[in-house]
Amino acid sequence: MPSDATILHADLDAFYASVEQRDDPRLRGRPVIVGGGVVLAASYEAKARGVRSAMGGRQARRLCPDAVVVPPRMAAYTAASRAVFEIFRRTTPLVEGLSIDEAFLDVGGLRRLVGPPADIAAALRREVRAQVGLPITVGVARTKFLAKVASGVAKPDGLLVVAPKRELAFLHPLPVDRLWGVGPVTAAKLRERGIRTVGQVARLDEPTLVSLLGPGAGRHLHALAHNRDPRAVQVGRRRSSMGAQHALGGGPHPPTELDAVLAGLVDRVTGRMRAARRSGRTVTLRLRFGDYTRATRAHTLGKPTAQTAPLLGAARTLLRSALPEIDARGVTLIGVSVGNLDDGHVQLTLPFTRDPGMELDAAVDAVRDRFGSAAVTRAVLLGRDPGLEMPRLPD
DNA sequence: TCTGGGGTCCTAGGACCC
DNA sequence: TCTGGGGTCCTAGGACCC
Repeated sequence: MPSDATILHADLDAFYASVEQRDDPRLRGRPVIVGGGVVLAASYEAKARGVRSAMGGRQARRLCPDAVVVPPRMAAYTAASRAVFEIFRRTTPLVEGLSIDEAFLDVGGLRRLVGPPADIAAALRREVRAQVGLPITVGVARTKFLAKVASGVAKPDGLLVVAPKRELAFLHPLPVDRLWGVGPVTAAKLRERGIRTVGQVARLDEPTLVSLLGPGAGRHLHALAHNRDPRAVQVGRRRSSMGAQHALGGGPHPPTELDAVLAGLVDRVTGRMRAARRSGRTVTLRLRFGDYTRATRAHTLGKPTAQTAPLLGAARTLLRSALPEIDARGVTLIGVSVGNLDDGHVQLTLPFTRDPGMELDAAVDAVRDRFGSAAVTRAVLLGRDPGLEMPRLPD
C-alpha cells in the first residue's frame, strides 16, 4: 500500500439532474427529477426535500410538488460522461471507471511532475466545471475504499483529502452504512447487535464478524473497518455481461405477449453486443413475480455468439420452463442478460518488474516477432503491472 | 418506501474430471 | 464395490451499487 494519499475517487454530483440543469438554465436552482414512473436522479434541491433515486414517481411528487420532472436523455449523459473521462485520462493513464459517473484515478506517479494529489484533485474539479459544466466531488485517500467514502462525505461539489494519519479518526465515527458494500441487510444485522458506527465494527474481532455475516462479508468488513484495502486501480476493465429488462403492468400477460417482450429484449441486447463487438455464452432470464419475489434461469451455450437466433432460442426455452411459476404467481418484470462475455481478445499478465513500461514494450515486440505486427492491437498498463491485449490467436 | 434499468461480486451445491 | 481430495464449470439465489 502506498504511504501517501494518492488515490482519487471522482464522482459527478446528481449526474443526470446536473446535465439537465446545465442544458436548461430555467432548471437551475430548482428541484429537478429525472425519470417518470420512478426517480432515476434528483437534483440537490429535490434531495433536500427527501426525494431519492429509485423512489416511486408518485411519492416523489408528493414530497416535492413543485419539482420539474424531465424524461431522461441518455445520449446527453453518455456524451457528458465521455468528456469527463477524457479529462480523467488526461490527468493520469491510471483510470478505473466504475459507472457512467464515477472513477478511481491513481495519481501516485505524478507528484514530482505535476504536484501533490490535493492540487491535482482541485485542478480536476476546476477543469470538469470549466470544460463540461458539471459539479464533481473528489475524495482523496491512500486506498480506493477510503477515497470512495471520502467523496461520499464531501458531496456535493466538494473535495476531501484524508491524510494517512487521520484515517481511523475520519472513518470510525461514520455510520456503518457509509461503508461501500454495507446495504440494508448487513446494516440491519449489525444494528441488531447494537452496532451502528464503523468504530464499533473495528472493535469486533474477525471471527465474530464472520459468524455474524458469513466468511466473505465478515472478512471484508473487518478489513475495511481497519482501512485495509490492497486493491489497486485497475485500468481497462471490461464489463462481463450485458442485459435489458422490462417491467410489465399488473394484469395477466398471455404467453404470446411474454414471447414478444422477450424477443424485443434479446434483440436489444444482441444489437448492443454487436455494436460493442462482444459475444457471450450464458443467457440468463430474470423474472419478478406478482409478489415481488424473483427468480433467474440460466443456460450456457457451447460457444460464444452475438447472433439473435441462438440466444433467443435459449431464452425461449428458459421462459417455457418458467411458465408454470408465471401462471401461478403472475409476472411483473422480464429481463435477459448475456454473460460470459468474450471480446475476442486475450489478456496477458506479465511478472512485476521495476520498469513495467519497458517490460511491456519487450512483450509487445516478442509477440509481434512471433505472430506479426498486427497481432497486438493495444498494450496497456493494468494498474501498475504491465499487460497487453491482442486478437485471439489461432489455436 | 411499494420498487426502473443497468450492472458487479459472492456463495453453495451438483456434475464432472483427474 | 467402495473409496479420498482437488479443481473447474454451471446454475440459482442474494446482497449491493449507481
